[in-house]
Amino acid sequence: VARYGKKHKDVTRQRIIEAAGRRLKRDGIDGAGVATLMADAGLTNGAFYAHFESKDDLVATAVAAQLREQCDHLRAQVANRAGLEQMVREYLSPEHRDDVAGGCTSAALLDEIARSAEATQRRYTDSVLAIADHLATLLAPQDPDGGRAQALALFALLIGTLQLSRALTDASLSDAVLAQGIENALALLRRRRTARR
Amino acid sequence: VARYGKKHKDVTRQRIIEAAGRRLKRDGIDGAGVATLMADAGLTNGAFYAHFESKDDLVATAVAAQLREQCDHLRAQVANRAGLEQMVREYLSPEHRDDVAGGCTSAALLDEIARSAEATQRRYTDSVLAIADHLATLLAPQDPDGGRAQALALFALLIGTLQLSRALTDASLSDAVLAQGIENALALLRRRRTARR
DNA sequence: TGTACATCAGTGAACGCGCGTTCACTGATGTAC
DNA sequence: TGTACATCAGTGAACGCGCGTTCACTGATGTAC
Repeated sequence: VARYGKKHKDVTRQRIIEAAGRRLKRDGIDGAGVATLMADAGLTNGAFYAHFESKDDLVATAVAAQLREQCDHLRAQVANRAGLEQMVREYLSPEHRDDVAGGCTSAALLDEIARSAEATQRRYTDSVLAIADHLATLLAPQDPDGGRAQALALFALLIGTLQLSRALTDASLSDAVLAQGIENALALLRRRRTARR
Repeated sequence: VARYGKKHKDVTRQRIIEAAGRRLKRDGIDGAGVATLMADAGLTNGAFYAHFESKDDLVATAVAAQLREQCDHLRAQVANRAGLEQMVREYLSPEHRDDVAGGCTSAALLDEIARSAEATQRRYTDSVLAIADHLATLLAPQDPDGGRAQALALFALLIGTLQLSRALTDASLSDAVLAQGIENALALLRRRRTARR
């Protein structure tokens, strides 16, 4: 004698998580309230605790979901060196800079994640490692640990550059930082390749 | 018929700004309340508005003060290439990673600054440019604009790497990211030097 | 030199507000008959 | 096939709390006499 289709609640939960991904990136973790997060999903605040244990729980879940999506996107785009260079150019594009809500979660929230509950940090670490390990096979096929560190360091460059470009109020300066970031990222990738041969 | 020494209030104001620098970096901008900020300076919340127009005003002032201090420190340390390399190694050290309150303001707050009031962002931009311009003369003496972008892109790498190392829960992985970040930063500096000659 | 006083940096209670969280209730829906 | 019902996803008001901000007041201090 069950009620509502079995998947109904799961669908709603996914809708909340998806909307929260955008809202958290836009307003920050502290800046996004539970009532707003639920309104974004077309619900009221009261239903929240039927889906999540706490706001921290949703934050950790939403961050992990965002990174999983980013990982899938990366797997599809980056199959070789050309794809990797393409990714760097898109990541450090003015379009990505101007689309905080739809963009990279790390760039929008990394320093807030570093201040978050340890459970959130652990899920973030796991998720970011999944991304790094995919790139590691491209960067250093014979050295998984080294490739992992190289991939993470490349991410760090991309994240820091995008964040800085977003904080600068001078538009042409912001553009110049993005351009220099692309040049630096590609230089590091080339260096890697040369060193291997 | 004035009262209290002329400098008394200025001294107190500087004490609030100094303490706020540490507290904001530790707890985040949204995470640090006015009452806490004042308690850190040995005062109560009521006195706050005799010193600042608003919390935003203090935040913008404290961020600018922190960066001015960082700029002074940089001017003293980085007079040549050796000083620059030394700075990179110290910036990406485990000690800096573990000292958020005493460390780099950009690494602690950059994505929150990017979401802050425009006045805060403008003061941040001005302050960070003062730092970049000092490095620019070292990186590319004959090309101020290019040197500025290079300096900012180097900062971005340092900031992103420190932030990522702080968010990862795996200690040895965090260390590896710092080490790889140093290697990448130094490689870019060497490349720069070689290209010029 | 000693005292009365004007100044104003700082106090601490109070303001309205939005936060995260709880809970008694509603009402649309799939099932049983 | 049509109706009565049990289920439970979702509602919306309320909870205590801490936020940023305001304000009437206090009391230590430099000055005037």
